[in-house]
Amino acid sequence: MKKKVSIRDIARQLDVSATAVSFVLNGKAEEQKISQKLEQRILSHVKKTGYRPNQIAQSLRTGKSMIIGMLVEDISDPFFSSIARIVEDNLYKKGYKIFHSSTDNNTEKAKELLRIFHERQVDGYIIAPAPETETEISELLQESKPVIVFDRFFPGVPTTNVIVDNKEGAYKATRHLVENGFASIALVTLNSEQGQMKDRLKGYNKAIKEAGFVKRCLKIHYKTAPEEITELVKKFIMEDKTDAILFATNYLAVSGIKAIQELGLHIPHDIGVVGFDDNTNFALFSPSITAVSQPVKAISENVTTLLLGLLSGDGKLNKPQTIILSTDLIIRKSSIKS
Amino acid sequence: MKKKVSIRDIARQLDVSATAVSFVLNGKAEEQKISQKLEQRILSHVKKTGYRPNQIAQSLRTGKSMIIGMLVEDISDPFFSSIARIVEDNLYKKGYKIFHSSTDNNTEKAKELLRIFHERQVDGYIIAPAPETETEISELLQESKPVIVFDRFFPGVPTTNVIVDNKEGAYKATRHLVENGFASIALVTLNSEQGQMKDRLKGYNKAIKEAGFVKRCLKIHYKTAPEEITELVKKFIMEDKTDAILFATNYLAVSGIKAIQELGLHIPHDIGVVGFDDNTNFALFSPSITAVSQPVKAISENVTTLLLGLLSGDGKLNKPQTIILSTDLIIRKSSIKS
DNA sequence: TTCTAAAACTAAATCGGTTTAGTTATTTGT
DNA sequence: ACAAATAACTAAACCGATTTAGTTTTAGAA
Repeated sequence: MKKKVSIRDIARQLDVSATAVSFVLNGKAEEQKISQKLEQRILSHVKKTGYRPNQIAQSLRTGKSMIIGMLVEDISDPFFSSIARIVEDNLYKKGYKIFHSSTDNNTEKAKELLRIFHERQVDGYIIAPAPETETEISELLQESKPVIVFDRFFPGVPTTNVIVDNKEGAYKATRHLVENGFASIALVTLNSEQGQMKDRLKGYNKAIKEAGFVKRCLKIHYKTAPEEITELVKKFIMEDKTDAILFATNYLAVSGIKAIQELGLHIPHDIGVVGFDDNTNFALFSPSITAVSQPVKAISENVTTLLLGLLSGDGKLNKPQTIILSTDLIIRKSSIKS
Repeated sequence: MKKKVSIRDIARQLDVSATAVSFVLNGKAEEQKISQKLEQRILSHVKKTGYRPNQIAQSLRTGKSMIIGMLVEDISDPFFSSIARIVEDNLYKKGYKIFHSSTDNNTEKAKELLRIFHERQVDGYIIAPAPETETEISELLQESKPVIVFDRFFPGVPTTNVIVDNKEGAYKATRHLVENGFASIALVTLNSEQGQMKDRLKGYNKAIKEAGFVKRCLKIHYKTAPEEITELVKKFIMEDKTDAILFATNYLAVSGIKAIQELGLHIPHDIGVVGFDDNTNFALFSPSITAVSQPVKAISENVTTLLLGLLSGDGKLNKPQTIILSTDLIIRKSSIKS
């Protein structure tokens, strides 16, 4: 069992007040007229003993926790985990720690997690919001908590947002399929009211309309299991003629490609494929998969910078803004008819 | 700006003591002889106002934080993120929250993170240890903190461990290649002293020796960037004849397969491939990739159960143990000469 | 020499809970 | 009827920091 040493223990050992120790450790020695002699004495003793203040007590007193709460849909999704990773590294350098949790896009779970974050007194929030959590997010704003929303956002809520141009991304992808000679181009997406999904649908619709083709969509419920998605896509492909598919998310693409393979169809000869949101492994697929790549790095950098801004500023000056980043269409073999 | 209500505010509103409110909220009403009448009065008022105790204050007083610190190598690696995900969900049900961070297998970073966890007074630890962190982990044990170590462990440190049978996994994989007619079978691994890597090497060596073949290893430094890994593997393949490769980790396999593709070699005709640690996408690669699959679910369940045991027990009764789970060889096309 | 201002340091309040050690009112036992 | 036991409740200490409001010492000015 180890004895925990408190600031008072340190003070006692040096025969000074805890106040002096606190001032010195918080860099307020000069400001508080602590003599250099004493400052050095305290500093060297603290270094020697390896004393570190109890952060819980610190948080209680100051109201700051130096913890940022991050809420994503699923931390095991590569898109979210890589953003989480970069943001974590960046904020870590500034002394912040990240607390992240997955919502599964479940409204109730998301609300619960936001409450927990609140109770833990996190200093700021990074949120990829679950559906119908406008109220909770608005409340955070009213308490003037630093909040950054990313990947998707609620147009009615004046948050600072970082998103990609989903409409343009889907448009570019669909146009690319059109230009490569595909004619019955379908979209496989989620039946979701979330902004990013609606925009991807819009981009697809726009390109299809311009080409004079017919829209064809499969909307899948977001709770559907991977194997079931594969079955649904199989059925969808066989139902009507389809010579190309744009998948609106990473995991839809993975399950969908499995469906295509199981049907014995050949990509891109029988059916062209483009995924939204690139996957490290798409380059290694059979054949390699064309994808709309989201600028993960840029998203992360923006999220970090904006959050740090809100954390340092007095919170009132920063007016809400929406950063829209462009996507890159990474053309690989799956969308090029040989 | 929102007023934060404290337990004393609640007490005042009801004209009772904070003590009574605290007892009731902590389910100690009966034990502390609080009348049912008062208990109900407090309960209903708390429900009405939505009061929730400040967890920071709670932690300070009780020394418990209800937070578990989880240290993995890289949260964006699918193996770790899926374990993190399952463990998170399980512990969440018991009221615990997980705090996870990536060490990058960097000794210094890992030490620093352990210190931060300590300062934050986490109640327990789940660790995939970085090299040379024995001392720090031993210290946790001395303070009788609940610690579960997984994926790899230090034989000299009496922790509770959950690992897979790496030697057997690598052995099975190598034998499988032998049985399928490959003769110059190489291992691409990390030049790491970590147990799990040494065991994979042992399993490979055993199978090669039994077959009477010659060992051939490429050991890559763990900090090497993906593109560089690809280059190293290319060079390695061209250097000497190689008709099959066992990759010792997921990401080595991904970079290595890219190398094979860039050399224009055909899997499995020119070169057979097996990966250690399956990847959701291996089934979709060109061709599908045979892999040693780690029982992610079982690992997670064991980690959770053991940790909860340590957390509830008095900590002294639970003697250290090592759970060894078997791997599954998932045979796909990359290792079968047509 | 005496008074004032600045320098150097500290006691005590505070954050918001939990817990110990009581206090007061009501029963119970004899 | 009176002491002892129990029920019902609470004041105050405590966790470990920060910060406010002082206090004491020293230096400089008049």
